[in-house]
Amino acid sequence: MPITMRDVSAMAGVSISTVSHVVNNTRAVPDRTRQKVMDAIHATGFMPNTIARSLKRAETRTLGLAIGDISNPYFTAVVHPLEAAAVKAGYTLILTDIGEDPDRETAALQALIGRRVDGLILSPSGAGGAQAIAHAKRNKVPVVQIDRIADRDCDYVVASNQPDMQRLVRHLAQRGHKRIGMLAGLNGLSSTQERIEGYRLGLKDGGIAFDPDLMVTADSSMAPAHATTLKLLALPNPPTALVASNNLMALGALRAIKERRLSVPRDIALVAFDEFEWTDLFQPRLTTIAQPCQEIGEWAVKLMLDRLANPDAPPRHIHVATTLHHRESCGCPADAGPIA
Amino acid sequence: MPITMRDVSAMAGVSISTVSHVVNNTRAVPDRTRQKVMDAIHATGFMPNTIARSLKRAETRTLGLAIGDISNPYFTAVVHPLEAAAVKAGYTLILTDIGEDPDRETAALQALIGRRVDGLILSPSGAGGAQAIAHAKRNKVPVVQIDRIADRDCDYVVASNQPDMQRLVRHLAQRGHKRIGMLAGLNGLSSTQERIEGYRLGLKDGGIAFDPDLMVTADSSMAPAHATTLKLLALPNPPTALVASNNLMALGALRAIKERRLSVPRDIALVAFDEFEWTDLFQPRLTTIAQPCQEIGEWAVKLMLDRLANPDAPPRHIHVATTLHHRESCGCPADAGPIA
DNA sequence: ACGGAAAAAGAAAACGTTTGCGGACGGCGC
DNA sequence: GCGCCGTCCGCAAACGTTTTCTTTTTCCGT
Repeated sequence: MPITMRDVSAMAGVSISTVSHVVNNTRAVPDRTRQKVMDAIHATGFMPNTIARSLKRAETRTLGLAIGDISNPYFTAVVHPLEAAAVKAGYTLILTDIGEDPDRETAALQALIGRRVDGLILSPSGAGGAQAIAHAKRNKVPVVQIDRIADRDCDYVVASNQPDMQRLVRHLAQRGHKRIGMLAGLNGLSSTQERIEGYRLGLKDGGIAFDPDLMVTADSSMAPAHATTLKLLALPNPPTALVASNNLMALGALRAIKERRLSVPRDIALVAFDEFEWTDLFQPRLTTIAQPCQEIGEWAVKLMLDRLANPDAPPRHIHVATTLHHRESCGCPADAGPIA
Repeated sequence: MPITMRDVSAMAGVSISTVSHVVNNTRAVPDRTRQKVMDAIHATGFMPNTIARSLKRAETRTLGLAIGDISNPYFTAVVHPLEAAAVKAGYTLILTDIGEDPDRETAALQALIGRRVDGLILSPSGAGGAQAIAHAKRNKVPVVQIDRIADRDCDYVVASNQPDMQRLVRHLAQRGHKRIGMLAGLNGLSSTQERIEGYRLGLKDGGIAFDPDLMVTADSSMAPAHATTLKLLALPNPPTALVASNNLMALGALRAIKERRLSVPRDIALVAFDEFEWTDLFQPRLTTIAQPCQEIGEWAVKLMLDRLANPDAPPRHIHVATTLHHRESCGCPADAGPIA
């Protein structure tokens, strides 16, 4: 039996409407009356029932956040500022982890839409992403995509994957590497595709022919990266440098390399897309491309707020710039300057 | 103008009640009628309005999750399985990050309670935790505490901090260390207190007197740990071993040690409470106490479900066992056996 | 063919707000 | 003293369900 406006109104000797108007500051109420209401509110410990309010107002001030994997530090680095921005704007987040699985993605989005979230921020899976977004659109729930794109006719904020990866690979080529391996991400993700494209362009810049044997998919995660790296290393003519298309795969690769008792960068160079906060504690320090996670999170809610304010505006596409951290795992000395 | 049961009932040529009963399987409906309703549901793309349902049923099937810091890998390791368990039980999670700040904690809990979550899973802050929990109790929202305890008359699941820390410190003592430094966590957290207690008992076991100069608080986070470690190292008679009371502080310490160009464990031993998934990639590999994060997450929702089913049962207290990972940062060889 | 039980399904009252509409009251100008 | 305007505030109808209670229909035994 929680306290309702009814109880407050009774205690204050006013009508329910007046209580509501005091609570929401939605029409002028003389100080004396307002004070009575306030007193009653404090005396009873009344808290407005957000559920009832949402029902009436047909909005929940709630955002659904569906991401690939909370235990991936990249995502948490995005979620953190994203949550802060959402709260600042008066929204709360409903979190779901779709585990990069199209079925769970569909189910999760259904649940979120059923809960009548005002908007959906989503890192769409490869397979079902477009369909899931279509579903949301059908229900008039605005969607902002992060990290990757499943529907180009929809807001998104992503990194400039292709040119950055290109730059990174070109750097390896410039250091003389001829056999550069690539651990590619989950199939079907736009980010995977773009980074592969960057890899190929980087090779081209370096005058290296693309060798399909050196590009293997490692599903964006650690264990497969570990396994495929072992395979690459066992090749008769193994790569002399390795590019991991995300953070987790870099770790898998590093683990495999250590197991083989090889040394980075002496025996093999290793660079990666995505940064770790504590990369400097790894041995060796990894040369990486860092995404501006805070910026991504903040853009995501900004796009969403704008969209909410203006549902029919044309879709907006944000490409955030990454920064290249030049460390030693590419074989350069610690104090080498920035990469061309 | 979303689709309501009204629309479905009109299309199916039945009453709203019948639609509701079909949707919820809440009374016998002959196959023919059921089919008509189902067809109408699919034709319209109807999705029940969870808000309205929640209002009527006075339950939201939603759990509030308020944790200290999403970007702390310990918390995400707990959140991940916790989310999975919640979803499996038909609940969704509302996530808030209270940033270890009592004010934000209060505000966040207010918001969650206002949203009428069915339960609250919380890692209470030191200062305001007890008060916040009292607030929730007043509103009859069940609370499960994780990681630390602010109200002992309330469910919780925590690690066996004190004996584990004691074991770890004793191990250092047994290896001959006489000056063992301690980076303590945020003031006021029960976990901080318990780990300090373990530290003192460990010293005692090793026949070492407690030296207040060697125990410094580092606020459970990286930057302060970095700073205080530098100070410890600058002592005229610096510690020969260091115990970090959580993961982030271990990283801060490691960074400081590297900056001073000291080597672990040759110049100073370093051990830590909390594990990293990729500890094996650090140099050196850290000897740590690993909390069973999955178990913690699962226990948290189990406690909550039980509590929901049985609000007046006596509070339950779960202490989960940690495992000690014996690696090289304590100065032992890689293949040393388990710690006594 | 009829009574009556069982089966099927509808009507309507909640749930706790928000909000449009309009009533009561007082003061002011004429 | 009358009409009018402004201020303050209450009434009641939504919002989309769930659920109790009731009504209608079906179907069976006799």
